Amino acid sequence: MPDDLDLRKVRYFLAVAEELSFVRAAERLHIAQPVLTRQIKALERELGAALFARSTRGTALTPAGARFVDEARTVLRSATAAQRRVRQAARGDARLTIGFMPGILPTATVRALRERFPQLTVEVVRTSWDDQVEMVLDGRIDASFVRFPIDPRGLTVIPLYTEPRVVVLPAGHPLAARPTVTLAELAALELLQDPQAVPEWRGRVVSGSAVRPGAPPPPRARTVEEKLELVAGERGVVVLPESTAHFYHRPDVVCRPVEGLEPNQVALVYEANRQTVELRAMAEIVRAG
Amino acid sequence: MPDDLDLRKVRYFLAVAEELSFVRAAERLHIAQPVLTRQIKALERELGAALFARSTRGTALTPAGARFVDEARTVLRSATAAQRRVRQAARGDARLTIGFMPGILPTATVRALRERFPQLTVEVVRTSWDDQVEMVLDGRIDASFVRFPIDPRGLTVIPLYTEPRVVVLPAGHPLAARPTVTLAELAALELLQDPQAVPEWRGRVVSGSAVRPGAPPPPRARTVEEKLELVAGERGVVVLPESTAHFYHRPDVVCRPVEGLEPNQVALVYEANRQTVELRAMAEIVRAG
DNA sequence: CACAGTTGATACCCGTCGGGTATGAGGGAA
DNA sequence: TTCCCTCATACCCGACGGGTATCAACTGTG
Repeated sequence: MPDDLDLRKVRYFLAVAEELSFVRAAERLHIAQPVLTRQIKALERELGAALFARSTRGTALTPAGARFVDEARTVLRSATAAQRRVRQAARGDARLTIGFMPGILPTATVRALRERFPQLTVEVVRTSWDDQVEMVLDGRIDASFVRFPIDPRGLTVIPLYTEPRVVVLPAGHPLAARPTVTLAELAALELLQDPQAVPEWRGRVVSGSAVRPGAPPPPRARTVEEKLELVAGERGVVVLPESTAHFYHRPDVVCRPVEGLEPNQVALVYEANRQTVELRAMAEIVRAG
Repeated sequence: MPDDLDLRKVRYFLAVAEELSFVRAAERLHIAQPVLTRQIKALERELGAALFARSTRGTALTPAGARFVDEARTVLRSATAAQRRVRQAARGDARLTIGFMPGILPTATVRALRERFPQLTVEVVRTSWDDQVEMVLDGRIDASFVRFPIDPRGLTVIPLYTEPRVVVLPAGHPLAARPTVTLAELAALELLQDPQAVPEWRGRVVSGSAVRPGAPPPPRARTVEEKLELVAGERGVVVLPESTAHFYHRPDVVCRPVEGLEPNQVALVYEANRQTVELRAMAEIVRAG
């Protein structure tokens, strides 16, 4: 049964699904638009399903196409992870790459692993909230110390500990004079990070932005350094776990505890499918320690 | 970066890895052997890794190749699951297929699902111990009521309940006269099923078969009907969960409780990645019910 | 209302590559 | 040695992914 899915076509499909335009998707893929049209038609024929509803004014996903988006992402991730891992295995060196979010210190775990497997090369990679899970899924890292909330798709999650979160304010801000602040007092301020990372904020943000309908969206910062820079520039505030906020210190911002903010959960995640001795040992070490 | 993994080559790789022979793999794939040689070489070049150690007397896996076997299986499963699901979604009918092992009655769950989603087509598929997890992984079924022990690779597992297990004996067997038996008393009998399904047996079986080194391996039965047929033919015994054993009744076999046998765990598993409303609702129903 | 500028679809050409057959090189077993 | 069995190489052909040129249809605007 030679009905293997063609990953090239799947990748093309995802580009069209994301751009909702054959023309834009084609230039993003650096191929000509007619090629893309033909490849997508072939994919639809192979799958026996219409994926896009075309019109002369643009393209939309069919229900089947919408369904295929998630599947396609999963398949491509799985494939790239397989490539990465076998390349790594081929280099012959036993290697374990561990991701960690700022403020989390995997030092003890790394040391224990190196003692137990002297020939194992242990690497550490700093992640960000956006990619802390993604990097495990596509094989760039083997395990990751993450901060909630996460989407644990297909991953094993070992909760470790929680820690309080604080708000980072510009040093000159009126609230900075207070020893502690409440969520309500922060309602009028811009949140300079993904709202999903601070679910408690969400209600505030929506009602707050309704006050100023024409206001431009607040800038988004990916790394902690960027967030602090924006805060120092008085563009708004961010919420960070205590250890993260205290790890970086600059004189023009201050941290204050916030009443009513849930503590942040730290966990170890790794792919449930994978069962190397090193990974199992690491789970053991972390669970015990 | 046009370095998409070619699933055809991956499938070829798996065939060679399983046959450990280019010639046999080629005929299993219904292609000529030189084609296979070329495709595998291409795959190795793309991955930058030698997967096989060839000799004029056969083929062996390199360490990298051995590593790639698992990855390859995962990728192919992911791909076929994606195809199956999008085809199903394209048929337009909302459909949920539920697997169940013999003796487990998903009736209540199915009824609750049908009430909550009147337009949803709920199908049920009887599984066997070999494929109860595999069928979820490759998308043939959406969720499965399984019996432990299982290998929960990447799946969400919701434990439901446990039930005692019994031994099934030929009606004429001396032990059949006893109201209950012990594991030690069964040691001399052949176990007509996968030993992994009865871990407590394992030590017994090894020492037992050491007594008769030249004996042919016992036959393996896949379905309960086959198992009972073999027991009735006095080929050996099987261990079954109580509800399974009582579901089928034939006069020439009897069930007896066994001391020292762990009860069997029943659970619901489904793919952690998938998040359709129907699947979420089902997990909800099962957890509550 | 007509014309410009989108959109995706079609037609055709070319080079790569997956399929085949024929054959070769190496090494174990009789 | 001779035979046979392994995998590798050489060559051919049709399918297919890439390209360009062009078209048909619809939007929006002067």
